[in-house]
Amino acid sequence: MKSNKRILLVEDDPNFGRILKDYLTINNYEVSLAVNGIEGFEKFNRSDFDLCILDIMMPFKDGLTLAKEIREVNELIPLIFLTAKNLKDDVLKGYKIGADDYLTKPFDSEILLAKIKSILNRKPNLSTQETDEFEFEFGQFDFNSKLRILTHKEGDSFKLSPKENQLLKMLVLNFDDLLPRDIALNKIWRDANYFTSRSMDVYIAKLRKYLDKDVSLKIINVHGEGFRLMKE
Amino acid sequence: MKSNKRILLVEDDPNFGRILKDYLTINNYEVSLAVNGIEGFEKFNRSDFDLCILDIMMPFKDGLTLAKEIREVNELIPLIFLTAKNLKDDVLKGYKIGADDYLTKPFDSEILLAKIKSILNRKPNLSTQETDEFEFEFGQFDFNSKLRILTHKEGDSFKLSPKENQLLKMLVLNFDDLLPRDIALNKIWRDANYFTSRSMDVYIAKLRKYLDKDVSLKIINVHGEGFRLMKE
DNA sequence: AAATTTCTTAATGAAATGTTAATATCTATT
DNA sequence: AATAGATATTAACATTTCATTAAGAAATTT
Repeated sequence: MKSNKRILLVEDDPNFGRILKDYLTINNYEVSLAVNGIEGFEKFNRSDFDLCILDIMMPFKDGLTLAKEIREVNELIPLIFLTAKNLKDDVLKGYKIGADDYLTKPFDSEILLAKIKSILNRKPNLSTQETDEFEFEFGQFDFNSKLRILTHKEGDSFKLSPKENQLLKMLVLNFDDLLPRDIALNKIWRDANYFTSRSMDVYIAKLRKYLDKDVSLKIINVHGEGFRLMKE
Repeated sequence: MKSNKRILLVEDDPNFGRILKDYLTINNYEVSLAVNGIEGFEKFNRSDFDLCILDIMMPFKDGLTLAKEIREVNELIPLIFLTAKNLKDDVLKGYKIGADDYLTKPFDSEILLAKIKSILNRKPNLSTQETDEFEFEFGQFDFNSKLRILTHKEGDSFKLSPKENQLLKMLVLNFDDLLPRDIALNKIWRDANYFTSRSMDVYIAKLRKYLDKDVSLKIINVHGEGFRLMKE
């Protein structure tokens, strides 16, 4: 199963945080752990999460304050609060900010998991690729990056593998311009080293084979820099 | 100001039910009270509600069974369960059916109110899957998803099982477009894991067998992404 | 010419999917 | 509660897709 959901967990108790993170990781979530509200907000801004789990009682910046800041930036992301005691006031404040749920510590981990699933299942991916462009036209080709199909106007059409697809999309988005090698590597392969670089070369070769159908299109190499998809 | 939300409350304890109904009424909800699962289901079918609150422990027909029946008719309406004891198993079953939340009796009425607000205020889903339509035409088929009948225009017709029916409906609603695996799994199977995924593959095979009657229709796989129902 | 980078094909193993059959679960009726 | 029939899940095995790595040739830079 791919497309793991990403969870931001903000919890000041390092032991508990660690255990919870591991538990969620085992259950196929990608978890980022922050140990206080300040770090939590920084992490939140640095990448895309699908859900936040916030401890309320924390030093420096408590969970409610953090939640308010997060809501200012993103009004849709689901929030789950953890409260040490069953502090009714905190719970009510949480809901006012727009919490989706809260749990009183100690809580049952299976139930947390059920809640997470329930919440994530009812939120369709608004933020993901749905909104992104996925239909392109270049040379004699139509390219649908959602269906991963590259169609030559004379009739031939190719099914692209995920990596072929991503790479072609980046090339097309930078049409006639340089696509730096390390940019593509970090985005598609999540790492830039000798091996991923070799792998990328293999994929460039594959794409070239497809593009042969239109002799005016070329992927040229800029030695030591990257590649450039161009016409003529 | 007549946009009051309508709540179906199913609770067998008449005293408690009465009190809760009054409390919600005071807070501007229009509440319909049923004293058991059977009456609850009748009331549900007779009018449109925005939310259901179901007691789990009830004579004749318990809350979980009722929830299942409601879900068959309406897959979107939010469900909140009330459990007398904190029966973990019941809670987990509830989430599996598609509960939005649960509360353990005795609970704080203000918190219930906050939960209700939180659930009802949730941004409405704008997914393509939401529709009341139940009659479709595609290829050489007529498909009635309410009666679960797929009819080939030459005469053959198939009775579909609930899961076959749901899956075909989602494919048809996304005709010629990708139906992402995760979306279908979370909607139909309420969970996305290895086993539900295999189960879905089995159902795709079944549907393909039906669709064989029209050779121009195909369900093709987009490796790692999902399926696409298309013509030609 | 030596070193580095790129090009291309092919081999490998892992993961996802296709399909049928065997169990398990559910539901309605006796 | 017992049974049959429908439905759903799991198992098993086949097939396909895919990413990576290796390996040698070619191109580019120094």
